[in-house]
Amino acid sequence: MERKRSMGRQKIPIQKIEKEADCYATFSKRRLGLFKKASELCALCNLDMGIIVYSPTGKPFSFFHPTMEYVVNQFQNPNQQLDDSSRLRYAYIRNKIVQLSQLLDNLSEKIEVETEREKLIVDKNKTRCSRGWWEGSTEGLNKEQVQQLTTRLQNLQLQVNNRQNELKTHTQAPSLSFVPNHIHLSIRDMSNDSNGS
Amino acid sequence: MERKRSMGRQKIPIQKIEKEADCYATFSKRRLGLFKKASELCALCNLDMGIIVYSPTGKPFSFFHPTMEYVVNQFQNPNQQLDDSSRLRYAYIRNKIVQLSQLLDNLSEKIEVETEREKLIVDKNKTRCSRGWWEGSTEGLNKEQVQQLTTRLQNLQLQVNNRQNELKTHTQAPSLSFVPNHIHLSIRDMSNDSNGS
DNA sequence: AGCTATTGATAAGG
DNA sequence: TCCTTATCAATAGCT
Repeated sequence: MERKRSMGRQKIPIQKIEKEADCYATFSKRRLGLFKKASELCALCNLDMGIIVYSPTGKPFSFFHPTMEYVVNQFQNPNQQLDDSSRLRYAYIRNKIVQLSQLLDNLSEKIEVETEREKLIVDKNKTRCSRGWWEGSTEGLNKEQVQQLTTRLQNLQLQVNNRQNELKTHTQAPSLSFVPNHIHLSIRDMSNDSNGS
Repeated sequence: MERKRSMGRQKIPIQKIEKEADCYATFSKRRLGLFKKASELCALCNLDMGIIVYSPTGKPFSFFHPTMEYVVNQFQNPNQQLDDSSRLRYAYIRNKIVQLSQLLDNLSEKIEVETEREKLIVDKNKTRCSRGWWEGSTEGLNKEQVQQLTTRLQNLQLQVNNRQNELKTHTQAPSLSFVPNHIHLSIRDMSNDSNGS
C-alpha cells in the first residue's frame, strides 16, 4: 500500500498567521469560500446582502446583491421608502442579475458536461487503446492534456464571471471581485445604463 | 449494531427554498456559519471587513470590523486620508475590540475546560460507580444532565457575546448581531464613549 | 434547539 | 498560482 502523500488538512489556531505567504494563501482561499457561502445564502433564501473585505495588502473585494447602494442605504435608513423611479431601477437591476445568473449557470453546466466528456474520452483511450488527436502522447501526458483543457475551460468560466462583473461595474471604484456559480453579485451603479444597450 | 438515527446531511440544490420553515432554519444556520467564517478571516489575516444581510423577513444583521463607517467609507473613497482625530478614534476602537476579544476568548476557554471537567466526572462515575450530587439518576439521565449543563454553559457564552455586542452598539440602528469566538465585531459609533465608563 | 450522517471547505504538500 | 489529498468543519434532515 502506498504511503500517504499529504498530511491533509490540519487544525490551525484562529490567530494572526504570521508567515506572510501563508496569510495570503489563506486569505485567497477563505475569501473565495466566504463569497461562495454568501452567494449560496442569497440564492437559497432569496435575500439581499453585501460583503466588503480588504486583503492583507489593503485591496478591497466586495460582494453585493443587488447593489451596494441598496444594501447599505437600507441598512442606514431602514424605514425609508424608495420613490418610484428608484423602485423601478432596482427592479430592473434585479432582473438583469437574474438573467445573467441563469446565463452563467447554463455556461457552467456546459463546461461541466464538456469536462466530463473529455474524461470519458480519456478513459476510453485507456481501456481500448484507441488513438485520436492526442495520439503519440503517453498515457501520463494524455492525462495532463485533459487537465490543461479542463483548466482552460474553468478559466473561461472565470473570465465570463469577470466580464459580467465589469459590465455591471463600469466605475472608477475599487475593483469588485466575486465568485462563480449562483452569482448574485456586485453592482455599483447602473444609472448610466438607462438608455438601453 | 444500532440502526442509523438520521439521514445525515443531504445534498441540496442551490435554489430558493420554497418551504418557508426550512428557509428560515437554513438562514439561521448559514448566517451564523457565514459570520463565523468572517470573524475567522478577520482574525487569521488581521484585516477589515463588513457584512450586511437581511433575513427572509427583512430583519437586518451585520458584522463589521472595526466599524461600518470605516469599512464602507474606505471602500467608497479608497484614496481619502483620515484626519488625525479619526485615526485616533479608530485606533481606540480597534484596541477596545482586541481587549474584548481576548476577554471573550478567555471566557470561552474557561467554559471549555469546565465542560471537559464535567465530562471527566461523568466518565469516572461510569467506571467507578461512585456517587455524587447526581446520585439517584440512571446513567442515561446523568448523560442528559451533563448535556444540559453543557448547553447552559454554551448559552452563557452566547449571552456574553450578545452583551458585548450591545455594549459596542448602543444605537437606534437595526440590530447588529454576530458570532462567538475571535469576535472582531460590529461597532456603530463609539464617539459617545469618549468620556470613559 | 440538539443530534448525526454526510457533504463541503481547506491546510499541507507538490 | 493551481491541483491533490487527507482531514476538519458546516449543515440537511429529523426529533
